[in-house]
Amino acid sequence: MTPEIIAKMFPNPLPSVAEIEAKYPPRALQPGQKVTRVAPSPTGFMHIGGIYAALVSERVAHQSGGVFFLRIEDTDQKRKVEGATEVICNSLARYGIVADEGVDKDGKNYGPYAPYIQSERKEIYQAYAKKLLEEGLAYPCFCAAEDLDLMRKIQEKQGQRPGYYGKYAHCRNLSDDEVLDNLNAGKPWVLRFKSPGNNEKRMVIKDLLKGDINMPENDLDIVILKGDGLPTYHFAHAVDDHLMGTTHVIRGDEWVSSVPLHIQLFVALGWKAPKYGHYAPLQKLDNGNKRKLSKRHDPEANIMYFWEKGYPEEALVEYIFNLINASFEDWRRTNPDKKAFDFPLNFNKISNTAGALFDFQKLHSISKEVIAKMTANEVFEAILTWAKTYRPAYAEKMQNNREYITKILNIERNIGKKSRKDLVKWEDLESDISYFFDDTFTRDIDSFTEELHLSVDEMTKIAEEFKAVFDVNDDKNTWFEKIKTIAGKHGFATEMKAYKENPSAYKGNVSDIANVLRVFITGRTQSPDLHAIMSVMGSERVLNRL
RNA sequence: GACCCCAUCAUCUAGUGGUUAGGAUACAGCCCUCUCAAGGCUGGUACACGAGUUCAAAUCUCGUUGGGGUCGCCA
Repeated sequence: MTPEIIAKMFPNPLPSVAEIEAKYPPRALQPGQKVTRVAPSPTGFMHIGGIYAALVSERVAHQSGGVFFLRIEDTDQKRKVEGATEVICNSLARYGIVADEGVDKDGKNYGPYAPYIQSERKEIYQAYAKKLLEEGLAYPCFCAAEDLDLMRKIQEKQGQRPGYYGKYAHCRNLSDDEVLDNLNAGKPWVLRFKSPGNNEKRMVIKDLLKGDINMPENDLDIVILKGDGLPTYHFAHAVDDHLMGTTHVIRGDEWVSSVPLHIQLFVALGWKAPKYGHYAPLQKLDNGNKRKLSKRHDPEANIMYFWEKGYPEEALVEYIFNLINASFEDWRRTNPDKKAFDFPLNFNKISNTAGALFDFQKLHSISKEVIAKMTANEVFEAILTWAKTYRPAYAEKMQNNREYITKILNIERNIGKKSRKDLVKWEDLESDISYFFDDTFTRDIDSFTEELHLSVDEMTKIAEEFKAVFDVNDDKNTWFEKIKTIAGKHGFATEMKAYKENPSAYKGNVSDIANVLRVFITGRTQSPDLHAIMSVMGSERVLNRL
């Protein structure tokens, strides 16, 4: 390209490559220290895979004493959404992922390699694009989108590999005069990379997670600068990860096929490529087939789903660690009191299968364990924080009944390994404990006659008898003796053993009597420890219900 | 269609030439028990298929089948 053409393409002054390199010198790293990043697009949507990637990258960097940073990849202006950076920052913060450098939720850059927002780095990309152009490693392309569509259709029809390469790379062979004419005519252009690759030749790429992969070289002249002057992902990746000193790029599987291109780009720019590790995306079972968790079809692909439902952050982190390294479970068992982030994540042991199915049952199991380990106060605070955002009315109710709800949460809690584990996520609490409140307590004694094999009259009688002897201060034994007495009086076995030995001798057993009381008190046949419930409810409420 | 990746219980997986193929979740049964949870114990036709290499294959090779991913001025 002649200087005239280059000046026409880049009329505005740009920093020189030397200036840029001086401004962003290589990092001073100790041997073994790794630099990683998480680089989401601000689409307003945080994919759970993004959290997965961030967690792996963060651990890899920080466990090595290195640097982990956040970069906002907003080169697609069409997809950009207002407030999306805040969503990203909040998501990371929520799961305890701390970026040493990057962008805060107000969009402010921090760190020596700023800016970390790609749209603010336009001049940097252009400077390097211009350099490639000068060196004959890139060229302007004037093909319209329709031309490209048509070309792809023809290629497909002829059974050719689709893409802009070889004889299909029309603008690669434009003469300087033709380029100048197009430019003078005001034709829009993009900048394409002049690929030195040969599709017939093969190369081996070393993937940290997948091992050696044998692939054909890239021969596609991909776009590096779009019509709006912003770079494509590929070009921005090379420029940014070079300048920002990234040593390890950990990203989703979908990028594997681009690695030959990315390496070409690094070579063309005279840089050393980072090490790559590609992990398989989270899958979902759909009609018997696995498929990638999809933003469009699967609400749980959005990390916000887990906030709305009120999954403890710790639970999700532990679940993801468990997916990254199955040995997490063993580690957790031997280190029950450590923080999940203390887990020595083994980068080399990330399973390299086709992608794990997201398993809610497993998440739930982990979540129960996490919640069971918390104190009633901690649970209360966590749910209150959640409710303030997602159930404001309930948050108010919680605040008005702080002591009462804390007592409820304490039922069968903190008895070591046998702690009650039925709360899975914050949203479950409201319905779980609704019967503790008179305004949400519902009961239909009639509906239990069949299940309990007793008439309403009989049940009422039992309730009244218990009411007559109930004392909220009774300890558990005294309390239960009273129930046994009533059981005996009505021809029910007072001891389970006796009943089991000769069931036909009794109308039922003491558990039936307890169940009658349970129904009167809670409106349900299933509940936590009845004695504890009565103690927490208090004398007045219990007597009322009886 | 081309290219790449993957293949162990229902699910996540351990396993790198010799294991009664291990763990977790889920499921089922028993125990405990005032119900439910929790806890304890027990259980189940898991190495996709077919060849080959080897004294020996889940493990190595080839093929088949199945699944996933990529082929954009999206990332």
